[in-house]
Amino acid sequence: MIKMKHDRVMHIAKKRGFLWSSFEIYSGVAGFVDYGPLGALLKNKITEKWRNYFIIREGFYEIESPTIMPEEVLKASGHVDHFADPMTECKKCLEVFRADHIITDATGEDVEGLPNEKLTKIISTNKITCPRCGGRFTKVWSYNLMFQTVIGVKGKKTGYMRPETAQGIFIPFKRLLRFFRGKLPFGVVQIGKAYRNEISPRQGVIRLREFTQAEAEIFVNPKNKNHESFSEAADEKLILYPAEDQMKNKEPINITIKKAISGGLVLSEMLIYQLFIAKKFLEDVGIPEDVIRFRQHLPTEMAHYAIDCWDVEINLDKFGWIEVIGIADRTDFDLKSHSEHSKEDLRVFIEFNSPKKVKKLVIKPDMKKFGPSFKGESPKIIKVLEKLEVSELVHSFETKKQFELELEGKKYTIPSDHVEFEEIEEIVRGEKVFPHVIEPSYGIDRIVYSVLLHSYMEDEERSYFKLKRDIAPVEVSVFPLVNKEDMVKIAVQIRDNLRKEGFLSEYDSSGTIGRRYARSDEIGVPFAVTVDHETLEENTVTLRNRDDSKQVRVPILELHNVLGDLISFKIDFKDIEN
RNA sequence: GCGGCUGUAGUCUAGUCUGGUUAGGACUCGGGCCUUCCAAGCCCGCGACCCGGGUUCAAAUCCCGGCAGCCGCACCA
Repeated sequence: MIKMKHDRVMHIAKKRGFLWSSFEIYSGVAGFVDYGPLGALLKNKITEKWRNYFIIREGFYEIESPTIMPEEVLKASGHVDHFADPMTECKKCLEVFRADHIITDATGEDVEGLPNEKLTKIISTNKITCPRCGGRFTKVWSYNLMFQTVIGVKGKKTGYMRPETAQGIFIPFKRLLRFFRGKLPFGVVQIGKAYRNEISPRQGVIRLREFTQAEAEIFVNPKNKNHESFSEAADEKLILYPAEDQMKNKEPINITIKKAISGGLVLSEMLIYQLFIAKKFLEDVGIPEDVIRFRQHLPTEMAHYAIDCWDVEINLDKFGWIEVIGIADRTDFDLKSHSEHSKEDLRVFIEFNSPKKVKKLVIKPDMKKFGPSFKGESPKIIKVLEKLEVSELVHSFETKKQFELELEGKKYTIPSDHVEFEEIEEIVRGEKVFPHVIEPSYGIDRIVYSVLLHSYMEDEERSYFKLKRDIAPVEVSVFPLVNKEDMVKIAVQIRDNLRKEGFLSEYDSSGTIGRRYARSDEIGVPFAVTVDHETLEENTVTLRNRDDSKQVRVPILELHNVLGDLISFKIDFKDIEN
């Protein structure tokens, strides 16, 4: 029965142009979908709303970066080495297994992260055989989930289709930091395609090989993860499912954000604020509150870069609780790694609230002795000495009475009487640190599917998508009650006028009026205008509300104002019922 | 990636076992008639054997391979 809903929704989605499987005439390829005309409209309206949340309301800025990335980027991010699974195949029954799982199952040892050669060796020395048929295993190979390509005519440079949009934000970090004038926190978003060559994607739009992500990377001070608008979120209730409770097989808990933070369930205000935004957003696109929950990653499933991670899950009856948004504290993993690989300083200078006075030992060269001893090379040597660790110098001068220095291939020996040490007081105004990154990552395709599934309504008489009226693809249908020339003429004219006023409006005269309402409902058009006999007399039309089939009369001249107020939620339909 | 089952108009399906005229029906869709508000009725029309190879005088039908879907296993940083 539950499965029926999915099937009915997908049936209509296919029939009416929301979702199609791609490359159909060539029998299709698993893991790819086309958004049909209505699907594309719906998806755009949902991403537009997302932009409204993150760009307008949160004050983040959007960027757009390439979907193809050079190998270096993904080497630094860890994807080349870690976005892969070690696989092995049974030579006898040809079954394919995760090599590390096979070993863990057989020996109880945790071998995650070991190189393939090691794994191969462990399998052979432990004489591990296929748990299914007892056959022997092939050597271990990596299956990397990234699509590989080559860049340039000669194909010398390896490239990959990006597995997440996030990296495109980390790379220009220095430019972004300058754009935001050097101050934390700030947020940058990107909406775009990401690619993962899944082994066998089978759950339709739930697991795609090419999918749309909307991600925000919020760069925060690692020492201050409080959120300035926390009080706005504090009293909202969330259904949380902490890792500990999952392991103890307990039920999720319904708890206020304030209590979740004070109880230490969620790592920081910055992080939980994103859970709050996620909930608001999902409700705003029409997902009911009771099918949204927040599940913390178990320590074993947490990605290598994260210290706390929560999946926002929606109950999609056929598939169960499915992650549609992942919200992680990625710490400084990415920036640090890109900093090391690129040799660029990706740290931020954070000023202390008040300057600190720091007592510090410094080296004071005695120029009267340096000059005669080292002549013109003195400044160079002193510069190097000043950069070295003071304690190291002190140690050397105290024990050996001298310090040996190699500089540009030459050796210098500095006697201890050439230097003195002095304790000075220095004023330090701040420090350079790698920001931490709070990352909400939205799977737009899964959200579009969730919206369709959870807005689908069915009774004996009709089926319709109860889409929120500001995300419905078609906003208003216009019909003549019957196909009489005068009514048809007025109806077409009303449709055209509504289009000029900016409404996505469709005209339909085929079949009976009932059939046309049904067609319009089926794709979730929130309002229908009907030109009838009274229209000819008094220039009014009926305006029909999709959700309850109720109708009111509206003067043609006021139609666009009324529709505008309805669609922007300034008024509700019941406000204009008599 | 492995195994089982399956693949006929937009959708559901008959025909496949037992090869043989123009692949039949229903719904949908388009055009028309009718119609004073919720998938009515009547007429007309569009529209299909997943792809490739083989067997055969002849293949939707039998055989092989591929692709896709469903289920199970595996996988899902």
